[in-house]
Amino acid sequence: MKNRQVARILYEIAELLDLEGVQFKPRAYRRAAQAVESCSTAIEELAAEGRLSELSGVGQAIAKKIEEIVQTGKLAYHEELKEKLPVDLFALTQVDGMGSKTAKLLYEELGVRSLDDLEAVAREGKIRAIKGLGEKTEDKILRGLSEARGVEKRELLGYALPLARDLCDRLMETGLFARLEPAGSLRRGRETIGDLDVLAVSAKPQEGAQAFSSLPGVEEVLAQGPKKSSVRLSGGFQVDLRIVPEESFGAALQYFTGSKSHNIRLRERAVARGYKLNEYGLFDEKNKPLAGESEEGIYVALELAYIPAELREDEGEILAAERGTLPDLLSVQQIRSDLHIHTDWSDGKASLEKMAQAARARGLSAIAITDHFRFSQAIGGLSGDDLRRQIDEIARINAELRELRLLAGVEANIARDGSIDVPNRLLKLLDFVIVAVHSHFRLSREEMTKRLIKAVETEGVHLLAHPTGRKIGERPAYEADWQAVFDHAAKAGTALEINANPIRLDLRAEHVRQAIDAGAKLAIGTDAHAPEHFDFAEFGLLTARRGWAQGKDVLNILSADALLKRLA
DNA sequence: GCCGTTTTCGGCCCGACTGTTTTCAGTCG
Repeated sequence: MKNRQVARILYEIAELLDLEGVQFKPRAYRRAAQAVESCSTAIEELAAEGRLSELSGVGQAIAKKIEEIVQTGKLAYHEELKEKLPVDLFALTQVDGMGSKTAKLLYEELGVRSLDDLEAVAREGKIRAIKGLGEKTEDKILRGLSEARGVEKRELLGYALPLARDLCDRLMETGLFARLEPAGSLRRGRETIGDLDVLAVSAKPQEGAQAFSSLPGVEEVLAQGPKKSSVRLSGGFQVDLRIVPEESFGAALQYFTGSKSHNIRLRERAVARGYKLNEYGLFDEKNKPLAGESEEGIYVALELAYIPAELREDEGEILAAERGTLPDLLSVQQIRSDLHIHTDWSDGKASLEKMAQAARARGLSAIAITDHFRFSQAIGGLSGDDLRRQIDEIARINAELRELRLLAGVEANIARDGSIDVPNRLLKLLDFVIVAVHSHFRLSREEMTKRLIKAVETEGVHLLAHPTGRKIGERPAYEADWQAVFDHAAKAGTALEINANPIRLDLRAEHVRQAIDAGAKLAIGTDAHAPEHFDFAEFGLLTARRGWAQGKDVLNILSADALLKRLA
């Protein structure tokens, strides 16, 4: 039973209760569903350990229901509710424009129970005949069907961020906008983005909206108004443009950056003070504006320290802001090194010199050259002799360079038993030793935990790269007791990587926070295989920040000299 | 049904756009 399946049942209960006109419970079930869905631990594990109510939004009653789902695969309460409306409500409400009310109406009038039923009645033109619905609704449903059938529609941060910047550049060139800023989950640095929210100030909102709808790549205009427009790009990615008054920009940026649960907390806080908070500002009882031009002003007026966007997930940041205990997050200016680089000595695309040039152009003061060792001979892993020659070559280049220092390193393979494939006498010659898992991904939890602990405790090892092995949308993290791995890494002084490749982002934010709490150090590495991959560093930084990382937690803030001293 | 340095009881976020209507319900974020 996967987290998403459990969440699905909880979401459906929320919809069913909504239909019955039940107050407040739907919100409780939705919150619980979100918590289950976004929890990085397997729900069965939490259930087995009796830790379900640790999830915010899950109390006694829902915890019990989740246990029932995990144990029996279903939930009596859910089945009971469904008797009155025996339809696949979750799937039906995935169709754009279809909510639970429409689903109920279509079931009662036409007996629609599934997406297939829905498609059939829409094609036969039966929907437009129902009172309250019409031709446009029918068309919209037909268009929304294929999208709803598609699985996850989220895009990688590494795709969405450049796209957002390009889009804003194009809009700026029209001269119709005074300000443009991406908000939403993109601004919070989430690893995947559902849709893109762009915030704008424009003296000519109508024309601005028109320009937005006419951007190249726009396939369908979903809505177009002076305040809100919505388009779908070819490829299915949805972009929303919100045009707001200048004096409300801060409030709007706050509002549309989210997250939803962070905003709900904030608005509750406003209400508790007799205020009202919306995307136009913070207002008192008499509707007098208290803040709105800047985000900072809103937080200050609510007696909170400013909360950086990456922390706005309702994971304790509001309490920390109230107490003045927010972390001093790692900043881009603090990053001085990239600690995971490949060259054409193994499977990289560029030479040592090319990679060094690219690093220098980005202002880095140190990079670790970490080509694969011989385990990966299929992809050009180095032999012992290769590695010795590369060490000499690096020394030669270092002698010529001034601003940049190359660390001689390697990416060793962790065998099934936790041993590594680089002999000890070679390790001693190196500045920086990375170890990583490249095979045998599916060991038992116990075996994998033992394997990783043995690797991080190996003498001469500095970093465990892409520790959990997950690839977004491709494969989940290995089964392992991460707390134990992080604890042992901390004790052994072996750092844990935040691999910045957008498909990895491994450690992920939740694990970053857990690793820091365990006392482990972190290192951001782009795993660059070509010069342009140095740009991935931004995604690693965002992930570190989402994991509440401060400068002191990461090796990358050290100068080359300080880093070498520390590693030795 | 959840939650708490206002509360273990009594609260629980807010506005824009669309479509089908003649003033608003449904949906979305």
